[in-house]
Amino acid sequence: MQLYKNQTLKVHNSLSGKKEVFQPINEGHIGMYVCGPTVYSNVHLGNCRTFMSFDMIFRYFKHLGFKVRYVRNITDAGHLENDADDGEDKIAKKAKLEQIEPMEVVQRYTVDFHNTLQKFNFLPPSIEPTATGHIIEQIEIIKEILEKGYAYEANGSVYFDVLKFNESNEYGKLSGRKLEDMIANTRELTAQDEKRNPQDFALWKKAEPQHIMRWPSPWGDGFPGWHLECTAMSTKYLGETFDIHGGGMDLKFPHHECEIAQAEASKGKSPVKYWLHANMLTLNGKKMSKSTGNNIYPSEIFTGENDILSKAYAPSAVRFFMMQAHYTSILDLSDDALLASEKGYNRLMDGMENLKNLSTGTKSDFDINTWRQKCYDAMNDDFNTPILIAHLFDAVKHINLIKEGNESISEEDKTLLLNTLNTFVYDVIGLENQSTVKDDSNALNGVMDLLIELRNQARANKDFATSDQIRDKLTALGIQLKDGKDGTSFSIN
RNA sequence: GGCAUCGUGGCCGAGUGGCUAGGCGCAGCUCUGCAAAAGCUUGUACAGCGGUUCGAAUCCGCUCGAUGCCUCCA
Repeated sequence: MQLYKNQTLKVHNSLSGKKEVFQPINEGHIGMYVCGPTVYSNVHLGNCRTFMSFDMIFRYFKHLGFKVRYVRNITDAGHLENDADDGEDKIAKKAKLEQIEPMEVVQRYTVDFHNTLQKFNFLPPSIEPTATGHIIEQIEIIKEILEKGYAYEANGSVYFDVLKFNESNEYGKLSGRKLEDMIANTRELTAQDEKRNPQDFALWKKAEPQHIMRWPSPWGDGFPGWHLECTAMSTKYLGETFDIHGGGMDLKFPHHECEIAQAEASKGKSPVKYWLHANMLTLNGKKMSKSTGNNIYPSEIFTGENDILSKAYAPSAVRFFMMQAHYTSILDLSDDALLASEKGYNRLMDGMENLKNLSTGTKSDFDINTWRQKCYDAMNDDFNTPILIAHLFDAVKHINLIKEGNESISEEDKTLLLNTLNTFVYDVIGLENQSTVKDDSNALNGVMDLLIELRNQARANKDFATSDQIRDKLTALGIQLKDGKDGTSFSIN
């Protein structure tokens, strides 16, 4: 189903700073590249938010019927601690610290990354390439840039010549910076610095003898610069110009700026049609960060073992929390906000359950087709999931009204409503129904049925002392009884 | 200091020239033996000061405040 033919999608392009009508380079096909994690530590929730935003975007594209090639890399080499000459590779540093092989570090945290994303119900990308798997491609690009005269070699390292590049191109166009301003605001080079200018960045770094991660190159043993891997891998799998490049807002400068420079210098054309940037998740009003320790790990949220939150939250509740904010807005994590989202999430899930059991009538008081298009309109407007969710709640409200007998719905509309909700809630937003704790233990269910039966017998006999005793003791155990019209059910907290 | 983004009702969070976003909480009601749960109903807020306009939270200017980037981070 090529739904995209009937929908006009707009995306916020960071390059122009405007919302633009999205038109893929090749009709019906989308190439999307997203900067993945540097696997030198566990992913924290802030990292997850960015990837989740693009997971949602990937999901929506697929739903619209586009053939999407989604490339998300793993940075397993080349990401330096800082830009100084003594800058150390993050992976290598961690390996030294833990006294293990660099590739053990990479393996450990790649596995953690995948496990975490799986809990959040991510779809796997089409290709997940690694930097170390593309050293040859990176070297080839360096050669091209050298040939074009936009880079220079110094003592076994190769640097990108930003000043030279800026003579014919515009360095800083993505982040809204002017090279002159940057020059005026940067520190002076030290005498031993190999770079010609402070703005220059490394394409290839010479490996000192003690350096473990090293590859041979025309300039001697060394390792690639961080910005280069994304250029190499995106070009290889998506071509010299592709549709969408995504990543966290914090990568806009210098990382993405450098990617543009590398691609323009080597291929002579701008690599990306639409730049999409996901905004930061903050904690206590500050950006989550690995280096400052202001962060929380997903596992700490799922187990409740942390100092910030009052309870544990299910992955889907957290996902719902994030989807209630627009991906380009800063979102602050707090217990109050998460608590509110969890309740909203449960309300949505209950609505979905109620819909299944709804009895149908001859007419509908709820215009499903109009409502359905509103859902698409929300997503078509730069993936506005908060608006979409508002519409989903509108549907829940009608479902409840129908359930209470105050409105009716036709069989045909019920099916359409169910399909649409399933599409947006499960396929696009990527939620899972985790609100009802499905305990497979038949023994527990049997015991609970027995207790509920005994309590209801006591209630029928007006023996409220006994019935309340059962209820209160179960509450103390964290089991809540819910008396409804159709009998009593229970949930475990 | 430079560049950028943003300041919305008790909280979270959309919107962006005139029309109730939504969720949570609070309150009222329904249901209930009572409660919980569930459902329904209810909120005219947009940092401050000026300006443009018939009309601005939405555009412009200034002030104040917050955050991000400028050295690693999604």
